[in-house]
Amino acid sequence: MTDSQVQADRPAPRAKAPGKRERLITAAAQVFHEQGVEKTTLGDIARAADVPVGNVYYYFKTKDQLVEAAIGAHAQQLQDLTALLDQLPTPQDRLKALVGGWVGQRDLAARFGCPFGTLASELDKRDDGLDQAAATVMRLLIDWTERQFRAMGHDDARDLAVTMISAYQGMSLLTNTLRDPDLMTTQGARLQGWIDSLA
Amino acid sequence: MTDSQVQADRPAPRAKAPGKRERLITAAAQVFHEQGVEKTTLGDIARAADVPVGNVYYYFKTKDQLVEAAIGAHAQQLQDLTALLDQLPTPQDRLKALVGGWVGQRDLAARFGCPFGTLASELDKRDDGLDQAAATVMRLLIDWTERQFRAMGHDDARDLAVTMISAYQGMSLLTNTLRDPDLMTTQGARLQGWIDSLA
DNA sequence: GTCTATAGATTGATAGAC
DNA sequence: GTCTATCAATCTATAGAC
Repeated sequence: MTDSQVQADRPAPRAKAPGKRERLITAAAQVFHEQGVEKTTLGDIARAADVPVGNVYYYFKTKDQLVEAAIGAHAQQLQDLTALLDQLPTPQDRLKALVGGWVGQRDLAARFGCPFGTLASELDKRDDGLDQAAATVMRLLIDWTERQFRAMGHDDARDLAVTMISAYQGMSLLTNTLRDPDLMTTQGARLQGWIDSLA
Repeated sequence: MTDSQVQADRPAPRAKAPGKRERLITAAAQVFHEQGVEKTTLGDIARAADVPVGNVYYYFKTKDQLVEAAIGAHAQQLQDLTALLDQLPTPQDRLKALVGGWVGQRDLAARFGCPFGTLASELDKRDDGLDQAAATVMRLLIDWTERQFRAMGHDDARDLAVTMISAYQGMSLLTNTLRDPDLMTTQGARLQGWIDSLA
């Protein structure tokens, strides 16, 4: 992040650009969450990333590629989170910590909903194939949750995982629609109690 | 629907129009569900309702008014449904029938998600005040559900109602994202079992 | 009341100077 | 590599003929 010529992995930037591409991706993910993909213009993203409008196309040839990059950012964030949670001793600790994290973001959820759920929901109404990329990330979350329930000795771990992620997506949507962060707190506590009852 | 000069209630149509306004509202609600509000043009709605584009503005001065009318249609549909369910003998019968209806629409949910949940989610990312209209309709559904749990003797009827509607919204979103109608069946059965356990 | 034509404003994307 | 200027397409909304 300090010197130049870092990150030789990503496709576009040949030599320089001090993280401009990363700035654009972060800005895109944030603005997509706040305004929705369809309502967001490239100008909005450029402004949020402090990059001139026309320069965006040097890094991303289309708007769809920016959406794809935002999905990738969500995937990375999810990987980081689960890696952190995996350090906790028991599966139920990990699951309850996950729920606790969601509750901690209740104010953001009340304003804009779940950052990934609202994105997945919107992408499903588009003709491009990006909805499948979103589905892959959602599956990653369900898979991790399933492993926890499996470790707790449940044969129906998959169904339990789907139930839990469904509960999260649903309470995020209601929290957002009703603009009530407390709803997230109450339902989160209920969810944690449910996890305890399965331990 | 056969003769003219029907329906003297709605604001716009002075004398004629054989349900053109109603056709536009129905078409709007459907296309909004399939494509999302932001991606839908007035041309799309006009085509679906078999009405010339420019004529739309005789009935609705802005696109927002069409969105508002679509919300109203959802509210009406909800009123009709709950009125029907209220004829069932016990509260748990009514709640389980509601869930059964959701499961029956699993193919539609897999394609486009919950007709009202996706709309509410999208409206929350707009600056107009239509998100509050959506919140009102969502509250109507929660209120009705709460009354059922209350009739079953539960003091925490409100929380239970929020849990149940959350579960529905969440499983609709996952069914849609993963394109898997069976998910709705499995989770619906789980939800019905949960209702039984509370009876 | 119904419809065509078009205005007026945005937006995604490109060309080309620096 | 960076940025300005602009094209071409699209969309909401209006004016006005019928």
